[in-house]
Amino acid sequence: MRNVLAVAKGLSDEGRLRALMALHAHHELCVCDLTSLLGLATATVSRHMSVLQRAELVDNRKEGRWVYYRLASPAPNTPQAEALAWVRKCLHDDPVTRKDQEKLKTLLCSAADECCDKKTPN
Amino acid sequence: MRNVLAVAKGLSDEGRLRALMALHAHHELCVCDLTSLLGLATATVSRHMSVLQRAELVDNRKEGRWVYYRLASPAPNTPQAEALAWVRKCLHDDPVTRKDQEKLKTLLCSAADECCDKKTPN
DNA sequence: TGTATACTTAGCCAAACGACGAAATATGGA
DNA sequence: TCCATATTTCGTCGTTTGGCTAAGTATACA
Repeated sequence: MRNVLAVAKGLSDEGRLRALMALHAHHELCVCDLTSLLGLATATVSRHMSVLQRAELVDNRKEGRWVYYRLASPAPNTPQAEALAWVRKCLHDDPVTRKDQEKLKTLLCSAADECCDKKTPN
Repeated sequence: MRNVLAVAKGLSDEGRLRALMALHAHHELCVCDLTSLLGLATATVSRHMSVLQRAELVDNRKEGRWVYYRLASPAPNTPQAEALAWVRKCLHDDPVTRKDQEKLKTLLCSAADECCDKKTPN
């Protein structure tokens, strides 16, 4: 119950839903990518991601100065696995998701990145 | 997005999750049944149920003085349908759910009902 | 018509939440 | 070593949420 509740609470914020959908599309994103995407302060995004992590909906990996978040890979039939599938299915075609993916594309491809400067144009 | 968010928020309270599981087992329950089950004030339960109703996770039906709540019957592949399935699957075997169902059984069968007096012993 | 019962709405309070800026931590590079 | 950058943690503030009691609404029945 506690587990399920943590997952549900993890999903009950628009910013966090958008972050999950962004991670669904891009596999790995650092905090500053998500910050640019969501238009929130870095600290705010960091805390959102820690909520998702405590709910075991995302994992992270540290590389140099950056922390890359990705969707968790929960075992099948866990609340987490089903919840991520639910989010993906429900929001796959959402206008907000589409718009975010447009934005992310230009964001990640821009050589003069307004975020962190580690990306190369591709 | 707004829709999905409302559903997620609807699921992010323990009392509401327990109410949904109770409705899963008993099809229809009136507010005073849920009040006895959850141990909350009537007004509190009423508000919880209105949250679930706005999220389209439950429906209600008025009969005499009583308002019977039941799980909604959302169209397949809607956020609501998938969410209800998620809750059921995740909490079907939960200790809290088991305990609630025990409690509900004695509650609904007791002739000297501490709640409303409409039930007959069965 | 009046009273009792079931429920909802309104008003209040405390706790939780989401936002921010500032300070702390960690890493990479001059 | 010192500085710049990425992230997290901390402290604060305003809003939302969840709880209650009390008041309002609706229905059944004497």
